[in-house]
Amino acid sequence: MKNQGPTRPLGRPPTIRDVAARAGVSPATVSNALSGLRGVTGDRRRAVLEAVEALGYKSNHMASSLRRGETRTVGIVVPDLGNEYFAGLVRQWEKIASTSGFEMLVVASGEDPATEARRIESLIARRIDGLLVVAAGDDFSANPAFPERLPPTVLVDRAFGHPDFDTVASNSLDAVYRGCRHLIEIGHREITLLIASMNHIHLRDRVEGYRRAMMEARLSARERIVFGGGTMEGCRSAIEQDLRRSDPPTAVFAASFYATLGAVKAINALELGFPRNVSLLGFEHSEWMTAVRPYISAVEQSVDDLARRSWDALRDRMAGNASEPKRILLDLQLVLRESTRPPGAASREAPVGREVSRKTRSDSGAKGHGKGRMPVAAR
Amino acid sequence: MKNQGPTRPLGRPPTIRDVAARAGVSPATVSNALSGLRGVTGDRRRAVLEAVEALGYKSNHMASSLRRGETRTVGIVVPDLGNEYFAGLVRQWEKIASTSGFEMLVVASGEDPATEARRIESLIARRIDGLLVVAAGDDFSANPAFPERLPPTVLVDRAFGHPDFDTVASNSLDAVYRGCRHLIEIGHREITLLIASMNHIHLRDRVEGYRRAMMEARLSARERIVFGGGTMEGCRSAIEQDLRRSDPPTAVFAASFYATLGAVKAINALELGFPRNVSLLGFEHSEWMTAVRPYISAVEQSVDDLARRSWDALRDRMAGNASEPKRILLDLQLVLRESTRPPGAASREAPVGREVSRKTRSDSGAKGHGKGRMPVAAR
DNA sequence: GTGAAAGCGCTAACAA
DNA sequence: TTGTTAGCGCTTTCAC
Repeated sequence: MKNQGPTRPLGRPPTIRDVAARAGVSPATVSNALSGLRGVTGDRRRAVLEAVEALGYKSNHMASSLRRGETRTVGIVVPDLGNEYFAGLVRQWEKIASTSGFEMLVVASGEDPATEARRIESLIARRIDGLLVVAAGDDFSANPAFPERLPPTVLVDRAFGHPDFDTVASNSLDAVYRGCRHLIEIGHREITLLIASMNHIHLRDRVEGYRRAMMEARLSARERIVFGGGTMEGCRSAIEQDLRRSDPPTAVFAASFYATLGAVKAINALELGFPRNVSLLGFEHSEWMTAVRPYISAVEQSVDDLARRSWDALRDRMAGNASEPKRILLDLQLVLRESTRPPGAASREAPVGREVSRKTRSDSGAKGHGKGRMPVAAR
Repeated sequence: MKNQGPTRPLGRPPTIRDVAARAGVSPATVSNALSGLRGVTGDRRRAVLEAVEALGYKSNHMASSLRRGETRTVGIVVPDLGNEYFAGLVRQWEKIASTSGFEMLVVASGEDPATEARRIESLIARRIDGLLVVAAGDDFSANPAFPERLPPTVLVDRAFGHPDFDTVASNSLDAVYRGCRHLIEIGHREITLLIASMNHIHLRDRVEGYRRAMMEARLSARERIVFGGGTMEGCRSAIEQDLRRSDPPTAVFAASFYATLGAVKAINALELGFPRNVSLLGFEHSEWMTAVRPYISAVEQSVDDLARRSWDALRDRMAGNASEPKRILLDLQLVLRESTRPPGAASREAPVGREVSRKTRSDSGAKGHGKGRMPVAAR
């Protein structure tokens, strides 16, 4: 069907040719006038703008992308979009994207590497310019079904130190080390670490942080590590068992968000005087932690920083920077609230409503895991 | 630059022409073989598949979209991606999309209609096939800067009953009515409704549900409505004031998620015996509500249903269904846990750990707001 | 059943 | 500065 007339049947959006026809110029001139890449002089320019306005012309981004070979779209891959932490990341990325003229195609992997590979394949078919991913596993890209060619990609929060990609994560080894040390300093000796598993670098690092602190305090013999899996319920039942032992811990360090929630649930269900009989140090921030009593002390990650730094790294890659994979490790904060107290019934009351925040720093606690070393990481 | 050779410089992804050349057929045949729309016979078919495999050919979805005039992409617009409730919706939508061969372009409006309009404009430029939006205001599309032509669009959770679009939402008028009636039935007379504002239909409906229940119990004179705005902090301080009055309420009905969180925070901060001195009925579900004591009674929306029904409505529209705008109103559940008790110190203990769930139904309580009537709605 | 050719809407070369 | 032309990679007539 030919469609060259100056007027266009209603219902079909106007194209650049329609604008050109109405303004009495060539399509190229319209393109140039609108993009501003090449100057178009006064009168013509005005004519173009007028035609655009009159016709309600909107450039077809897809056609433009096809021609230019770039989409100004980034792919976002996270394990679970409902998870508060990942949702926070996505929120921040969206803010940055929207102010940078990018859109985001977002998908979830469900923590499954095969699904992850399939979803990424689908994003690649759409010719995204870049990829931001919270990987389902440390061996991201090792999957046999994995796409052979990826666009510029940054791995966030997980799989820190992957040899093929820029990775940005939080220094949770150090954070756990410092959190644990704090518990020891206020007098705890029986400290249980509650963690999902040892299946990821970032989890192993947390365990390592705990071990280091215990070892330095000559408490290695009293290490108690409880694995609860990736769900809140798993963590709850696992820690409940530990709390029911004849020699229960005086403090629980919950080393993930779900571990924190599970521990709170277990402690409440057992109606343990909390924090009187058991202290709790949690992980990550959520609004309920400062709404219910006792307010939860926790190690907090800065989602904003993570989002910002990973975006910047991706922008550099998309701009063609071809340097070695970078590793960006971010500091965490240890925020002391009400759920951590010295052990024993005679607890001196701590001030309520005042938060004590300690910045954990890579160089001030556990030694030897600055930027250049591996593996050290993340959530 | 000509590029007709049978081998292709590494680094540039193979095109359909490369596959055609290698298989000794035409591009059209490759297209047909892969899409399966038109039959391609045995040998050729095998040759094509072999070439695809050998070259690692992946169809360029963008080029295909441009040609076919459809993108198999839907736009998702929510006020805030970090909000648990919206994040849950997005999560569900992503699951459905991924199993339906769609991808999602997701953006946030920040509750601002102008931003919303701009972001939608940008999605339209990318030629999305459909739009799922949790609108920033009831007058969605009334904004002067609003795109004149939208793809098939479904309004979710907000702006129920909009005349121009399919809308799907939860029947929160009825839910609040029933929740309030429950509080009255167990003996409360001083019931404060804590709500963001009256600026949206769904909020006004909640107020209406409350008023109806109070009126039917001849308690209209005791109506207490506290506005806390859209933030947790606003709700906290607003309800704190109310709780500090010389005649504090015996029950608080928090009619949104942030109101619930704010109320919990206020009650805890004031160290009111809770639920002994004041009952709390909340809104929406979040995991902490069943982790901390007392477990929070709440009106819960089924995010899954909302996602599923809205997706189905959109699918119908995208398929070309041109019927009148539909209105889909979903039932909510009233889940009774520990935070709601009869007033007065002599509280009989309710069973712990057992949830009593009541399905609220449009026809079993407040009258006259079934599907056909307006305005009745939503979150 | 298969191929040649046109064209989706845009922009980059090249010419004028 | 501006217009003409040639595609980006794909699918779809339309002949054969």
